[in-house]
Amino acid sequence: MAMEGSEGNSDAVSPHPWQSYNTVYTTAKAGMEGVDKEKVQKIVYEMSKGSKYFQNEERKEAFIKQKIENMRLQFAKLSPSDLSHYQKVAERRILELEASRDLSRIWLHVDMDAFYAAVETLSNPTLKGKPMAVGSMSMLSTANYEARKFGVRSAMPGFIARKLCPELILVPTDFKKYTHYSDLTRKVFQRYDPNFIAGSLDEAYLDITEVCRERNVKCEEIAQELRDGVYEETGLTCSAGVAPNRLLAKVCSDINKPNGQYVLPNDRMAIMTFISSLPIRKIGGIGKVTEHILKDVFGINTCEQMLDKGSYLCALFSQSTAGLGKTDSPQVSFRKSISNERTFSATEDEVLLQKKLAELAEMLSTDMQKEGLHGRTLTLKLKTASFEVRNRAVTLQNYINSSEDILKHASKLLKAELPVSVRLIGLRVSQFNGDKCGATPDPTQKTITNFITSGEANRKNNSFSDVTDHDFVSDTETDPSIDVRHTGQLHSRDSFDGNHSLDVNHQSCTLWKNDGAEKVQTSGNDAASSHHSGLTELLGSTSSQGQFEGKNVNDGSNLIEEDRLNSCQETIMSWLNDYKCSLCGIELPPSFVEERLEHSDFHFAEKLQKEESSIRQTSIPIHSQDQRHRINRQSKSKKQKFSQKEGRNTPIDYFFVKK
DNA sequence: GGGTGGGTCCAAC
DNA sequence: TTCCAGTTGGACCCACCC
Repeated sequence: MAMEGSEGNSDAVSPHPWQSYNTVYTTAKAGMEGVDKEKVQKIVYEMSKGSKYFQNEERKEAFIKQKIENMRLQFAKLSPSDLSHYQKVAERRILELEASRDLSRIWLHVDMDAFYAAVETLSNPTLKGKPMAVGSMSMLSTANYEARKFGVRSAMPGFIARKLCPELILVPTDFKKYTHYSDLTRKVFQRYDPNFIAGSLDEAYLDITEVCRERNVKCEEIAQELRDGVYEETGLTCSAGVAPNRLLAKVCSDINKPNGQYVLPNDRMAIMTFISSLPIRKIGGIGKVTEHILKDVFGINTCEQMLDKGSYLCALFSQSTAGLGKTDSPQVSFRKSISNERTFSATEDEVLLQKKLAELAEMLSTDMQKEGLHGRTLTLKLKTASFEVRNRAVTLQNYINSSEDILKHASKLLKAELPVSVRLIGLRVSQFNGDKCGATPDPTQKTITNFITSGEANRKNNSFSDVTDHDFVSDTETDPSIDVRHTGQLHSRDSFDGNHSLDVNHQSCTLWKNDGAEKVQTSGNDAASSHHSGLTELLGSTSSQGQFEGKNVNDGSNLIEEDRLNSCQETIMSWLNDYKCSLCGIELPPSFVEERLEHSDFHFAEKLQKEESSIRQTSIPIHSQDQRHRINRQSKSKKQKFSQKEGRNTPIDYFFVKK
C-alpha cells in the first residue's frame, strides 16, 4: 500500500510503485537477512495490484495517512509551554521508573525455530532441506528457513509465496501434532520454572532467577542446558533470550535465531546501550501502523529516540495506545469476548448466508458452553466482497449462549445489512456475566465477578488464564487463532486444575438454565440494586466485607425464599471463584462445593457468609466488571491530562521493570 | 457538560 | 490452477442522562 497519488494511477506517478507497497510480509524476519527485498516487494505488488484486496489496502492506507496528518497538525499546535510541561511529565516519569527499576530477576524467553515447519519436517524427513511452508494457498502460518531465503514468510498468502518460490512445498496445518510437541517442550520448561508463562504453542517465558541461584549457575548455561533439553526431548531446535524482563528477553531471543541465544546482562548501562539502537518495530506491541506514525510524525526510529522524545508521546498519545504501556507486571486477564469467523467465496444469496450464520452460531455456542460463558453483547462481522469490514452489534437484556438465541439475534443484524455480497461472516459475544464463571443473573448487579490480582499469586494464575495479553502472544509465525485454544489446554494442566474450573463453569451454566435469565428482570434488575452505590464501594475496597453483607442489607429481614436461594447460590459461586483463585487459603474440594451449589445448601451458604468477613480481608479484592469498566472510563477521560495520580504507563515505561 | 453505555472500527499477533 | 485468516482487546465516537 502507501501508494503515491490517488487510487488507480499509481503507476503513472511513481516509476517503482512497489517500493511503497509495504505489507507485513515484506518486512525483515529471522532468516530473511539476505533476501532481495526489492524483488520480493515487486512480486508481491504485481500479484496484488488491481485486486479488490489491494484496493481496500489503498483505502486503508489513505485513512492512515489522514490520521498521521491530523496528528501532525495537533503536534504543530502545541505551544512551547505545552511542550515544556510534557517534557517535565516525561522526565518525572523516567525518574520514577528509574527509581523503581528492578534488575533482580532473570527472565528467559524461549522461542521454537519455525515451529510448525520444523514439526512437519520431523514427521516427514523428506522435507528436510527443501523450501516448505505450513498453511494453504490463502495463508501461511510459517515457513522454514530454506523458504525464507526466497522471501516467503508467515502471514503471506500461499499463492504469492509460490510465485516467489515455485518449488515451495505447502503442508496443511495439523494442530494435534504441534500441540503434542508443544507439550513435550513444556515438560522441559517446567524443570526450570514450574510457573512458566506460555506465550503460545511455540514460545514461553521463564523466570530462571531461582534456578540460577540455587544451582549457582550462570544464566547462559541454563539457557544452553534448556535448549539442549528441548532438542533431546523433541528433536527440535529453539532460540533463547535472557534479560531482566520479559519484553527484553523476547527481543533477545530473536537476535541469534535460529538455534541460538543471547544474554543481556542485568546491568543498567548494558540495557541502555542495548536499547539505544533498537528499532522500535522490535518492541512487542509496535506494529506496522504505530511504527509508521512514530516515524512520520515524530521521526522516531529507535528506542533511544523514543526516550528522547517522550514529551511528544506524552502530549499526543493516549498512554494506552497500541498497548504501549504494557510493562512487566503480570496480571490475570480474563477473556472479554469470544468469537468465530469464517471466510468463503463471496455470495449475496440470503439463504446461503443464513446457513453460514447458523453454522457459526452453533460453533460459537459450543465454544461458549465449553467455557461456561454467557454474554449479552452480540456482534456480527461482515467482510464484503470488496474487503470492507462491517461490524453490527446489539446489547441484550439477558445473557445468552445457546445457538438458537445467538442465531435469532444475529439473523436480525444480518437482515438489516442485506442485500450485500459477503466473503466473511463472524460472530462475537462479549459483556460476559461476571467473567469466566458467570454467577450473577443480573447485568447490573455488582457481585460475583473478576479478580484483579498482583504479585506471585498472579504469576501462577497467569499461566493458566487466557493468554490474550498481546504482550505474550507469539509472532505471526504461529496462528494465534489456534494458540488461544491450545494455551487453554495447557492451562488445564496447571496447578489450579483447569478441569475443576471447567466443572465450575458448567455448574454455572446449570444455574443459568434453571432460572437465571428470567430473574434478571424480576428480582435483580431493579433500582435498588442497580443504583446501590454502596455495594459497588464495598466491592472495590480491599478492606471490604464482601458483597454478601451488601446483599443482606438489600434483602432486609424479610428475605423471601427466592431471594434466599439467589443469595445462597451467589455465595457459593463466590466461593467457587475464590477457590479457583486459590486466594482464601481454604481448600474446599470442588466436588464438595459444587454439590452444595447444586442442592442450594442454605446451611452451607450461611456458614460461608459468616466466615466471609474474616477470610475476605486476607483475600484479593474483587472488582465487578461494571466497576472495572468504570475505572477504565475514568482513566480514559483523563487521558492526556497528566495530573492524574495513578500515572498510567507511557511508551517510555517500556524498558523498566516495575517492582 | 461530565459520566456512562452502546456501537464501530482498528491494531496486534 | 489456486488469488489475502482468525481471534481478541480496546480506542474512539456518539447519544443519552442527570
